[in-house]
Amino acid sequence: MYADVILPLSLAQTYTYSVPEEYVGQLQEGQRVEVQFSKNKHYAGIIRRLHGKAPGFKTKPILSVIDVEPLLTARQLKLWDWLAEYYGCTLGEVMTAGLPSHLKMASETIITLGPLFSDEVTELSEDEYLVVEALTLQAELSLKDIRDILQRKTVYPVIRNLLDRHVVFPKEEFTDRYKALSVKCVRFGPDFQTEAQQASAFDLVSRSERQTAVLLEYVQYHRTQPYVRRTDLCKRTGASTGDLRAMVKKGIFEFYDREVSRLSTDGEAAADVKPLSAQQERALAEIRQHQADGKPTLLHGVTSSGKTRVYVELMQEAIAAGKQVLYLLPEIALTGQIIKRLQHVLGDKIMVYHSRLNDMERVEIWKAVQTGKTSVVGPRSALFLPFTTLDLVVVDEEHDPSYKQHDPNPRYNGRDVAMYLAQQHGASAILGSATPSLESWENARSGKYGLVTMTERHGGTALPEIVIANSRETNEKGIHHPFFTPTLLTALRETLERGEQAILFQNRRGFAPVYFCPTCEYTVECVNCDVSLTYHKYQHRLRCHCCGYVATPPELCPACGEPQMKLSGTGTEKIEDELKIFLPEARVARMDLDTTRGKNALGKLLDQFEVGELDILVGTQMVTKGLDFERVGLVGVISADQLLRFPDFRADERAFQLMTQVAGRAGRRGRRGQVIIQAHEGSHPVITDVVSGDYANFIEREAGNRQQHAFPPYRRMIRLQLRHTKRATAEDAARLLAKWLAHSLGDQLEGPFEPSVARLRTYYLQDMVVRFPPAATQMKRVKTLIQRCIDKLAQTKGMSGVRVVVDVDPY
DNA sequence: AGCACGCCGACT
DNA sequence: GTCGGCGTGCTC
Repeated sequence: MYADVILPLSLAQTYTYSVPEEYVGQLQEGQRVEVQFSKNKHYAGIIRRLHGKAPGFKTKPILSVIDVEPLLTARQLKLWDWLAEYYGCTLGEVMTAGLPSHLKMASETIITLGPLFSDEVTELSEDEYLVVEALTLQAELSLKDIRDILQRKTVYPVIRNLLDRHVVFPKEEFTDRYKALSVKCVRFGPDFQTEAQQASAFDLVSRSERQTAVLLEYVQYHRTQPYVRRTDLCKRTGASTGDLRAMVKKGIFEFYDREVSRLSTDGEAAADVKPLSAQQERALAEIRQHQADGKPTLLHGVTSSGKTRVYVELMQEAIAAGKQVLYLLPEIALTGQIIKRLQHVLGDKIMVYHSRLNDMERVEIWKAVQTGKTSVVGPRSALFLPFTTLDLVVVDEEHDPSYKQHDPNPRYNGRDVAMYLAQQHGASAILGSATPSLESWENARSGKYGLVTMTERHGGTALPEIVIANSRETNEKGIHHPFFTPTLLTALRETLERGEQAILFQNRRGFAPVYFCPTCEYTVECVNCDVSLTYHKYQHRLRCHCCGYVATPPELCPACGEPQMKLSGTGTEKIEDELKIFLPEARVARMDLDTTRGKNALGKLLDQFEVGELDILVGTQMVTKGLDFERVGLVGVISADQLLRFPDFRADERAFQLMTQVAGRAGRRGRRGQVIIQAHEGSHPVITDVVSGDYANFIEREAGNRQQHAFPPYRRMIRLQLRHTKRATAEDAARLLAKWLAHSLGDQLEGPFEPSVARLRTYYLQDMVVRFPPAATQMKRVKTLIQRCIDKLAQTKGMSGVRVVVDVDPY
C-alpha cells in the first residue's frame, strides 16, 4: 500500500510514502499523517490518494497517523484540486491557505546536549564551544538560534561535527498543539446513580453542614443545567474544592473533564425578527423561483433596501431544516454591526470566522462545522471549512475587490470559489450588492444567474441628495483651498450645527504621499520598492505603503543639502489635521489601516461614532463598507478625480462603486442625507451616474467599454509577473518567456512591461498579460502553455532564480 | 519551501 | 589556502 501525500510546501506534486503493515486498513484519504521529508523535517501531510502501485523509487514510510477520522472531506479535497488547477498553484499552497495553522504542524529541528558530554574530555573549536555553552544555558536550540549565536548562515557543518561526535543530539518536536479547552465538572459517583442511593448520600454528609449544602445545591442546580461545573458549585455554596474532594472520597461525587467551546455565545437564543416588507417578500419569492431553477441569484438592492433581512429569512429556513449556511463578507465589513445582527436573529447557530481569532478558536469552528452543528459568517478563508450539509451560500458585497487574494498563492477570488462550493454541495447561492460587478451583472444578463432587484430604500428614506463641488471653487475672499471647497466646508458646519455627523472619504492614508526637495526635485523613495515614501505626521515618519519600510524624514535634502524639504499630496491624516483648523470645535477621528491596527481599535472607533462621541469620521475605503449609522447627515468625497485616474481597466467601475457605497452612508432613517463629491471634472460620466443613482446606465456603458476594449468579462485574463533581485535578469527572463508564449499566443500576449511600481520588496518586476476569448477549451490551452513555458524558463541557465507569479482573473 | 552541494571571488 | 556568496538540484 502507498499513499500520495500533500505537504504544506510550495511543491508541484504529491509525494508517495509506503504504508506500514500496522496502518493498512485504517488509512483514508483526507487523513493527516506524519511523514519525514528531506533530512530532518517532519510534516503533517494530507493523504490525497491511497493505491497499491509501487513507484519506481524507494519510499519512506508513514511515521504515524494523526487523525482517526479524515480531517478533510472528499468534497474539500476536490475543491483543493480545483483551486490548484484553476488558479495555477500547488496543492501545498492550497493546503497552507486552507488549514488553520494548528492543524498544519511542522517540526523545527531542535538540538539538545548529549547526556554523556563533558567539556573536560571533548575538544571543541571556538564555534562549537559557543554552541555548547548556549546549550548549557538553554537546553534546546533551533537551527535558527544557532545561526544567530554564530552570526553565520551556514551552521550545518558545525552542527554535523557535534552530532557526529555525539556531543549534541537532534530532537524532533512533533506534537499536535491543539488542546481542547476543558472544565472540571462534578457528577454523582457510580454508586449513587439511583434516587434511593442519592437520598442516602444525605445521610453520609449529615455531619457536615457545608457538604449538605453542596449536595442540596447540586441536586437543585442539576435540574436546570446538564453539566455542573466544579467552580460554579463552589461559588454557589461557598465550599472549597477541598470540601468537594472529601465528598469524592466518600464516593458520592466524581470529577470529570468536559470539553467546552472557547467561542462562547452564552447559549444565546434566536430572537424574533421584523416582518418582511412587501418588497422583501417579492424579492424572496423571486429568489425561490431561481433556486427552483437551479440558478444562483444576483440580488441587486440599493443601499438600505434591506437585503440583509432577505438573507436572514433564507438562512433561518436552511438552519431550521438542519442545514448549514455560509455567509461571506469582505474582511473589513466584518464589523460588530453585522455580526451582532446575525447572532441576534440566528443565535448560537452561527459562528464568526474572523481573521482575529486565535488558532484554538479556529480549530473549534472547524470541528463544529465538520459535525454540521453550525453555520458560518466569515471572510473568504471561511470557504475552506469542512461543510457537510451546506444548503445556502450568501456572498454579500459581491463586487468587493478584496474578495480576491492578492499576495500569496492561491490567488483566488472568494466570490468565484463560493459559486464553485455552492454547486459542489448542491446549495443555492445568492450574490448581493448595491453595485454589482460587471462580471455578475453580465452573468445575470446572459441568464446564467437569476436577477432580483430591490429599488426602494427601507422605511421610504429618500436616496441622498448628491452635489458636485468643483475643486477649483474659491471662497468669498477668492482663496482656493487645495482639498476643502467652500461648499463642503459650509455643509460640514451646517451638519454639525444640526447635531448630525459627517463622513469624509479620502482614498489615501498617511499625511502626504510625497516628501521632496523643491530645489532639486529629489523625492525620498523606499529602499526596497520603487515608490515615494508617505509622510505620517503623527509619528513623524516616512513609511512605504508597499513593504512597510520606515525612515526618519531628513531635514536637509539628501541630494543637494537644501533645508527646504516639502510635502505634496493629501492623505487622511492631513484631512484630519486641516479639519481641526477649519472646525476647531469638531470632534474628528480617522479610520484607516493606521488607526485600526490594534485588536479592537476598529470596534472602539465605531462604538464612539455610534454613541455620538465623534462628529466627523475621516477614512479610506474602510468608511464605504457596511457602516450603518443613524445620524450621518453628510458624506464628502474629497477627490473623485483621484479615484477615476487609477490606471486600471476597472477604475471606472471601482470609482462608481466606492462613491455609490459611501453615498449610501448618508441619511439612514427618515431624514434625507447629503453627499458632496469634489471633482475637477464634475461632468465625468461616472460622476453623472453616481449623482443620478443610475446603475443601469453606468453598467451598460461600462459593458460597452469593456467589450470594445476586449477586457473581462468579455475576455479572460491571466497576468504573469516575474520577480528577480537583478533588474537585467528580470528583463531577460521576461523577454524570453514572452518570446515563447507569443509564438503560440500571438497578439493575445501583451508585454512584457514594467508595472507602475517597478520594484517591490527588493524585487524587480516585469509584467505580461494574456487575454483570450472566454471559452473553457481556451482556458485549458493557455494554462497548459503557460505552465510549459514557465517550466522551460526554470530549466534555463541563469533563470532558475526568477520567480513567476501566475494570477488568473486578476482583480 | 528549505537545504546541501558545488563553483567562484575576497580575505587571513 | 579558507570563508562565505550565490546558483542549482532534490526532496517520496
